Amino acid sequence: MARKPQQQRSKATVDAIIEASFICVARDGTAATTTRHIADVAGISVGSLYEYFSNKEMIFDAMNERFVADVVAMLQPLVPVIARLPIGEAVKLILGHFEDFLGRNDQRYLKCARQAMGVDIKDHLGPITRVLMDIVMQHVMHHPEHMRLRHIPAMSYIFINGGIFAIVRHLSDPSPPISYEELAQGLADMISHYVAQEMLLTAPATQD
Amino acid sequence: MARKPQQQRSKATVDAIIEASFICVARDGTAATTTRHIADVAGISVGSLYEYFSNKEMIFDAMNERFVADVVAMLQPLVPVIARLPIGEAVKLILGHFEDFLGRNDQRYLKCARQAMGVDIKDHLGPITRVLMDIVMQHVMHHPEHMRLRHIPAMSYIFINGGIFAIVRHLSDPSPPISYEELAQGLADMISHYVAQEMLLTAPATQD
Amino acid sequence: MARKPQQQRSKATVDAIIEASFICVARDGTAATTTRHIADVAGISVGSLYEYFSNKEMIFDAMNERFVADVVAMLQPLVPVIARLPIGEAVKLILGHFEDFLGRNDQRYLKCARQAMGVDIKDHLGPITRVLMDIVMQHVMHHPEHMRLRHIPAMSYIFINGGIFAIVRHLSDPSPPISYEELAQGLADMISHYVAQEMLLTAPATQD
Amino acid sequence: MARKPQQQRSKATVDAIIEASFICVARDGTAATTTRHIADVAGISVGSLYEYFSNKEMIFDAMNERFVADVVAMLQPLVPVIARLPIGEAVKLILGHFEDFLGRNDQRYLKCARQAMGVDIKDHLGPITRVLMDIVMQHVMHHPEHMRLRHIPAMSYIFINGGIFAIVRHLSDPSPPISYEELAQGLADMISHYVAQEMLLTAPATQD
DNA sequence: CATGAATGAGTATTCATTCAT
DNA sequence: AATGAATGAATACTCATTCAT
Repeated sequence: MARKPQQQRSKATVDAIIEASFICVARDGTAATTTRHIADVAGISVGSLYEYFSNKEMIFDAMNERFVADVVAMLQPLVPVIARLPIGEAVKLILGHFEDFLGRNDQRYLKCARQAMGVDIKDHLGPITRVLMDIVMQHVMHHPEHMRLRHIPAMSYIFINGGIFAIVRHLSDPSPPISYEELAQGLADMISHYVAQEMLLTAPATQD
Repeated sequence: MARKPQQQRSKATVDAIIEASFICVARDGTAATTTRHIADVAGISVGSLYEYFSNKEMIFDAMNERFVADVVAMLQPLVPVIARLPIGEAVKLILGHFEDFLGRNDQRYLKCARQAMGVDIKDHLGPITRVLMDIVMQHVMHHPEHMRLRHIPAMSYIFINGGIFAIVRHLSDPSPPISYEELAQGLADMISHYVAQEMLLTAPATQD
Repeated sequence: MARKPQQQRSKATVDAIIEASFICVARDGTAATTTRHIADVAGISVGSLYEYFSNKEMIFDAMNERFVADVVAMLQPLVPVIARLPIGEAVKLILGHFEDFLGRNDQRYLKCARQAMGVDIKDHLGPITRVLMDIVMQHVMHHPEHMRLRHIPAMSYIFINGGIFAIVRHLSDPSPPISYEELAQGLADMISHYVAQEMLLTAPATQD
Repeated sequence: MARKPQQQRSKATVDAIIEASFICVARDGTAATTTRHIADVAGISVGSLYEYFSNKEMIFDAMNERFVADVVAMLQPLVPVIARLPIGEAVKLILGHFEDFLGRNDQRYLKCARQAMGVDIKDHLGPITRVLMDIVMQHVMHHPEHMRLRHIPAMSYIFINGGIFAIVRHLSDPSPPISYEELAQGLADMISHYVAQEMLLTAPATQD
């Protein structure tokens, strides 16, 4: 079963299946997405589905892999830029890119992210979390004074997870109580105020 | 068909069904929970299930309602206490209660919360968000100097949503990168540093 | 799944399913018999099938059990009679009953026996073999002079297995080269000649 | 579509397919053997399979044909030898060769024989039965005194069919109640005793 | 009110067969 | 001739829902 594609045509079919999977999951959710739906949307037969994926689970896995890869591909090139920005600006830049990214293709990624959130909280978001952690590290390295900050791992954990969820929830909300702009500014303020305060508290007593 | 329970026995049966629903969802997840499972665990027949709930969806709705009511019932009595605490203490107090609450009955609430997260991000968490907003308001009212804080709605939104998700994710993670204690302290620091910094920035120019 | 019938109606349904299974297997063979066929013939829905049998295999098992029980029920009452007959007569009596039995219900049992033969040669025929072995033993006990016979286990094995197959093959053959009467007489002769010869060879040397 | 092989390469491919068919059927049984399996084992593509055989059934038919031909090829050269042996020796010689033959290639032939037994009792075993009948005839011709035997067709039918099945069942049984040696000796005794007794009963009254 | 037997549309998956390359 | 991708009907099995008792 599920053999590796050996021809160009095969590769295209695999892509069509993953694409269809995105569309179906975005439209109906994971639970209501059937192999027949995917096959129909992909414009192929059910049988062909199983030429390339040994079962439905594998299709979703491939989709999640693609999702994660796309997020990473979006973030990766930003790393050097972000690392050099003031922290508030860095946050807003990332958030701007996220808004754009999650809105693509009729919010396909946003809807899939929501599906992934409830189930395998860790597994699928893992690589993304790693890139974000990397961004944090790079940023600290470009701002040596921040090395003084305490609890960087905990604060990163909170900020990354909390931030992602706040964004996803906000973008999913048809009538959010605040604007995305306010959300972005709020997150930027939250982190930059925190840093500022930490710097203050941990400042060497050279004042007197 | 589904009628409102009007007798004691009915009420007890409805409770048994909701209880069974909690148990099944915590054990197998929403997708794998069948009406038969619920009926078996509740100790009644499938037929009786439909005497009280017109369909499966309604059972889950009732369960979520109960979940939300329980969270609110847990938080409500804390409001006056929290309102009077310094903000960092307030956060840690709430987090302590959440940890206990989500761990009850073999993490029943935690597991259900995860199920609810991906699907109906808004609908079910709504009332909880409202109580938390209320806590924020009460706190501000007991700390009038905080009225000076800008963007309270945005910051509350971020903190409440981000905080809830960070907690749920952390408690669901079998090997979290930080301890719950660190998470709680981090969230407390995050908010209190933010407030401190805001107070600083918005301080009236009494310096000269 | 597959719960035990608790009402009269249930018992009747279980019987209908086994009956339908016999009909389908006799008509199409095991491999071509589908759960839908069985359900249709039984006059019930597929769903009901699985109320009583956890899977297709279980239906076939029940059918085989019934088959074996029916053969045993046919043979059992004959045991005391057979045990007292001369061996040739005993064989012919059994063969007569087998012919009748296998021909019942449009050769239902014959066709099922053929299916069982290729697959689980041992498992399903086991109990039948045991009854036949018992008949042999009873016969010997009523004919003490036969205790002198050597190799009774081997000869029983050969005769029982060979005999059953010869019968099944013959009855399944639309144009057999010999008549059933000849087959029966042949088997009777085969065994009685063997016994006679053995008695001769093992006779105490009273000749001189 | 299916054409007769007309070239060497074709012949080799056909052989490879039949060989693969044997391997698959012996390993998984007829029901679980798929065209893909056969093609894989044969080292060709499914498409090529249909170049040589119009459908799966034809492959199995060819396999059975080959099986029968192999049995016949095994028996044929023995005929002149067997015809000259005393009947008991003849039987044991044949049984010895059968044991060896059915055990070849990890019991390939034995397993296929079992598959064939339940389904097409007549069709495939026919030619084999004919050779065995021929052996009987040749034997009688070399032992003219046996012409006196009555019911030769019936007895041959019984002995051949019963014997084959007894052998197949015995060799398929992981823990048979008697040894193959005992089985062979038993069959030899059965027939030679029968013959001896018949000779006795039909002896011309030369006593006086 | 309670029961649990019955339903049947729906689901994932398989596999013999075809056909464009 | 050979390939292997594509097909889609068919299969075993599930489960929310109904209804006769």
